[in-house]
Amino acid sequence: MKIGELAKKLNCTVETIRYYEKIGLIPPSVRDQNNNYRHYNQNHIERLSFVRHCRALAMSHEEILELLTAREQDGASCEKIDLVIDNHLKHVSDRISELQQLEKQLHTLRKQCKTPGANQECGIIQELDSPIDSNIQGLKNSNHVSGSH
Amino acid sequence: MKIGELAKKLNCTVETIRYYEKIGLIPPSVRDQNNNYRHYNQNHIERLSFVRHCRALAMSHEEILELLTAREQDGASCEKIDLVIDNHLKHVSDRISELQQLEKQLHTLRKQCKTPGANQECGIIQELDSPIDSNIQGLKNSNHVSGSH
DNA sequence: TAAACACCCTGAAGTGGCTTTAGGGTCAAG
DNA sequence: CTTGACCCTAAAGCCACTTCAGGGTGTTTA
Ligand SMILES: [Zn+2]
Ligand SMILES: [Zn+2]
Ligand SMILES: [Zn+2]
Ligand SMILES: [Zn+2]
Repeated sequence: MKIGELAKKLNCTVETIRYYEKIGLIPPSVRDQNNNYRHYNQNHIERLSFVRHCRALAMSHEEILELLTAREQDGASCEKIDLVIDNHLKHVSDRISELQQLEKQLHTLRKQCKTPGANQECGIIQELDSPIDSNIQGLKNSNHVSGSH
Repeated sequence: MKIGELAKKLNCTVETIRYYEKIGLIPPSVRDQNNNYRHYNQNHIERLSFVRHCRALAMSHEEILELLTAREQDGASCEKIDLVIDNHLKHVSDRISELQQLEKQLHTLRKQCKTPGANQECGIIQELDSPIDSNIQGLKNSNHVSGSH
């Protein structure tokens, strides 16, 4: 299978696949000796599918590598696998909590504009001009699940 | 006021302040002629405070610039300001919805591991090995509010 | 047979919002 | 007169890609 076909099958771009190969998230593809085109066998397809499945669940590359490593430990129990998922689930729910806090604060801010009028009197601007309320903490960027943009 | 003092006051790093100056999010600081140290007056402090306030609410630099521009349009009404907040509020609530979807899917996935045992039989791995369920869409990276990590 | 068009390749740079690193200069206290 | 806290710059690194520039290949159709 050529790269374009694989990309369609897995609903990603060819650039993404080449990028994964470059950083070693998937093994190197086999090249056509005539034209240097990449070719993929069932093994490649399954591995990439696994990776895309994990990415669709917003796991980081690091987490994915942990899963792939743990999976290949023959005979070991699946504790590590379960732990990766548990931790990642916490990443997601932590971020949800943060964003919900943010949502509240933005609602409050929005209500400061009682009746739209001149810029300078807008309650939103007045609020933003004032020092930051200690309730607002912003997003922690230690969490790999990203914010809202 | 020197940069370190300002950073403490606004609860950010000196590097962040220098970075904002570099990209033009805040105007250039005044320099001490002897040692080239940055110095800040009340104007600078207010502007940076406004920016940090917006960042704590997870607004993008672009959104902040829109607010700053709209604020300086003397006599204009505050419609633009309100719109920026409304749009950003939607960014945040859209991301919350996405992450809640994700959270559900991760819960479902986690339950696939009924009783921890050998890797290969772990329901989590089996699920991740199978094709992506069409219910899973992953995060849209068109939204500037980031994910969970 | 030649032009058009879809596909493939590479390497480098750009995205956002910073943080980190490397390599220095300045200043007050002990 | 040295220690340590502070300041400076330019460049690279972070993540997970995307975009760009420049070119090769392969099939179809006029
Ligand atoms: Zn995670
Ligand atoms: Zn208003
Ligand atoms: Zn926004
Ligand atoms: Zn398990």
